[in-house]
Amino acid sequence: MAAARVSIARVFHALGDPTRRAIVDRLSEAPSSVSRLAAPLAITVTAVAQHLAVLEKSGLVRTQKVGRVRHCSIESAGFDALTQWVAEHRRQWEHRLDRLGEILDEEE
Amino acid sequence: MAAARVSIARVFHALGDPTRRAIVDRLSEAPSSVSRLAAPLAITVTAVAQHLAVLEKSGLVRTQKVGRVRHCSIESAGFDALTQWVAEHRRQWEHRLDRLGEILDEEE
DNA sequence: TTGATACTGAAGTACAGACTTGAGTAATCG
DNA sequence: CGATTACTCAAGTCTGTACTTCAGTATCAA
Repeated sequence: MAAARVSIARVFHALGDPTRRAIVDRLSEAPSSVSRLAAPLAITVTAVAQHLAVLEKSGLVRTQKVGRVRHCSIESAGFDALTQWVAEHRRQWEHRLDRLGEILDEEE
Repeated sequence: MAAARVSIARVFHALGDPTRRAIVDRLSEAPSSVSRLAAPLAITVTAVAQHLAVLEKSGLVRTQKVGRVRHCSIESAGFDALTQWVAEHRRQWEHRLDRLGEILDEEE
C-alpha cells in the first residue's frame, strides 16, 4: 500500500503546523493551485510552496505541474498512515485505560 | 468531554517527535516513572521530564507525583482529539478522493 | 541524621524550521 | 515579439525546540 512508504513521523510533523493544516483543509474542499492557496494566507507564495513540499513528502498532498501552474490535491497515503497509527494504538490504549486503576494499585 | 479542551495542534506537535512517540508507546504498555522512562533513551532525565510536560499539555499523558516519584500514564483526551480529527476528515477526504478525477477534468 | 534517589528549575547551546527577499525560468497572453 | 503570470531557487534571518549542565529540593531508606 502507499501508506507503507509514508513515515508517520512526517505525517505528524506536517500536521503540527497550523498553516499546513489550513492547506490540507482547503485541499479537502477542492484542488487548488499554489497561488490560490497562498491568497488568503498572510504569507508569500514561496512559503506556501515550501509547506507544500513538506505535505508532499508526508504523503498528505499530491502535486502535479501542468504548464506553469502546479495543481495540488489531497493524497490518501499520509491519511492512511495516520488512520493506521490511530487504529493500532487504539486497542492498546483502550485496554490500558480500562485497567488503569487496577494497574496503579498493583504498582509499588 | 476532555477532548474538547485539547488542541489538535498540540497533539500533532507532541507526536511529531520520535522520542515522545517512544514514550507514548512505552506508556501504552505500562505506566512508568520518569527515570524508568529515561533509562533506555540516550537522553537525560531532565529532557524526558520536558517531553512529559509537552505530552501532558497535549492531553496524551497524565502524571501524578507520589512521594518523590512521578507516575506517568496514558490519558485519553489527546487520543480522543486525534481520533475525532481523523474521523472528521475521513468523510471529506474519501468523498474528495472518489471524485478527484472528475474534479480535475472540470477544473480549468 | 546521613546519604542516596527522584525529580525540578534556571540558564545556556545548537540546530531545525518558518519565513523573507531577490533573482531567475518557463508558460501564456496580447 | 514583449509583458505578465506562476512558480522556483538560493540565501539569509529569526524564532522555537531539543538538549545539556549544574544547582537545587523533597523523599525515602538505613
